[in-house]
Amino acid sequence: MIECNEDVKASKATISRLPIYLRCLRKSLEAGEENVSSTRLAEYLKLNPVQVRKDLALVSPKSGKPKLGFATRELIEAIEDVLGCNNTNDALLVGVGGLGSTLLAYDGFKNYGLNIVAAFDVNPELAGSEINGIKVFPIEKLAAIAERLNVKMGIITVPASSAQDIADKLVESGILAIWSFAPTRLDLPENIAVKYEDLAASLAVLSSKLKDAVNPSCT
Amino acid sequence: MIECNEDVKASKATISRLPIYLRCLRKSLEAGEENVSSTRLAEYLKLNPVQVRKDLALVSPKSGKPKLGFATRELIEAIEDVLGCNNTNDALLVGVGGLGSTLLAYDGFKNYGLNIVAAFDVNPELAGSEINGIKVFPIEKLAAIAERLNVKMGIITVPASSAQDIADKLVESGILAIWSFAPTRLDLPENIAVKYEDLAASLAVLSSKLKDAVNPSCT
DNA sequence: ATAATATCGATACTTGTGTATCGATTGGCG
DNA sequence: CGCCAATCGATACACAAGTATCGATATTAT
Repeated sequence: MIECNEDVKASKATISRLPIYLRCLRKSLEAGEENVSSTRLAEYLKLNPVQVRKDLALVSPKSGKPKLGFATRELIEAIEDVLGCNNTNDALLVGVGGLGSTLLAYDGFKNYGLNIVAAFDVNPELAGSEINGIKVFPIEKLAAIAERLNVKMGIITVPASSAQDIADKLVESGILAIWSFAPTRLDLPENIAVKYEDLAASLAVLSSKLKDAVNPSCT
Repeated sequence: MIECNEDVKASKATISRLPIYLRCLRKSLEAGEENVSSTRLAEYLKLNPVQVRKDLALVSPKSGKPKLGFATRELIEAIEDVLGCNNTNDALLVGVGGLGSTLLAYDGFKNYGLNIVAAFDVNPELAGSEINGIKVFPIEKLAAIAERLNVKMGIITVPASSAQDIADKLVESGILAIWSFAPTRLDLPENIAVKYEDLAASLAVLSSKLKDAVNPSCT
């Protein structure tokens, strides 16, 4: 029987803050804080305390105690549970270029329940190599391996020009969620979950903030 | 006199879509489409046509023509103008590790008005090297170079443990906007613009979408 | 014991963002 | 020349997200 947390119905905005709370809570616990209040958490993270309280209320099975706050340990487990239960966890990565290699080498994803189990590239020279313990296979083996390992998530780190092609291959191989770092929109079936990592978009937002700061009315 | 587009007051959500439009428009223009309608753009990008129209209305000086849409070329320029005017454009990068190197090597930022002019690292062995034409300096030179080149944006690609330290140094050096890839929140003066690139947050969102797809009620 | 206080959760409100609908305009086509 | 179709912009509506306020409660200190 799969132990699954009761269906938590948190908004996208809330979910995207959970990893932030998680990081902060882990630090707090290390620092010996057995309890932590939403007020304190908000202070650390420069967020609105009410927002934090609402977020936590959605994921925490137990309610916080007045005057004390939440038990740090339990709260960490609760968040891990939400993030962890979500994740089927295993993922494939396609495109072992600069960015792909960097992601493969990054160990931090473990902390959030992601486990990259295999990598692929069109360049046959890369096949057989290994990065951070993750083997690189020729792209032709994608379908076979995806199906054998029953992986549901794919990470795309190929150039924009081949992203659609790779996405199609992933979908054919039974992948249900795609995390794309290619600067292009993908054409995918309805039932496939996608998240675009669009650095240009982030940059645009930052630039506009900078502009407002430097040049409030742009006149 | 600085030619500056009349203060466009677009929402954060709109601004983050501008680069997406820009990419699509450039492609359309290459394909020879001299005009493009919001309807068509929306189709390409799988967005709501009304949303696209509203976004474009905010950035386009001229209004679109019924039956034709917008002049592709003019629209591109208008968006570039909004994104470009924002950008003081030049940036420094601190932390020439895996991710830092990848960003330095990536040429795509030019398309959105970002120009990384120098890189820094604590590792003295890296000093003097060059990636994609960008020189790497020892961290001690940060303040001097930032001030000399009058750079206003800094990119942080160091580990979380040293991110705050680097951020402080950037602020001291006159940096006004920070784009941080370190998984940690920074403690900064009010007037500094920050954008966190939080892969864990993106991952969490994707995971939860996947969960909904696989296991609608999680029971 | 009792009062003070930090914290919680619930409710209500505000703001931001996305969507639907409508009449007006203009180019293409019969 | 006049109709049709596509598109626009404006207005109004709907939903999501963030914020403010308030009474209730448990711990702490007197």
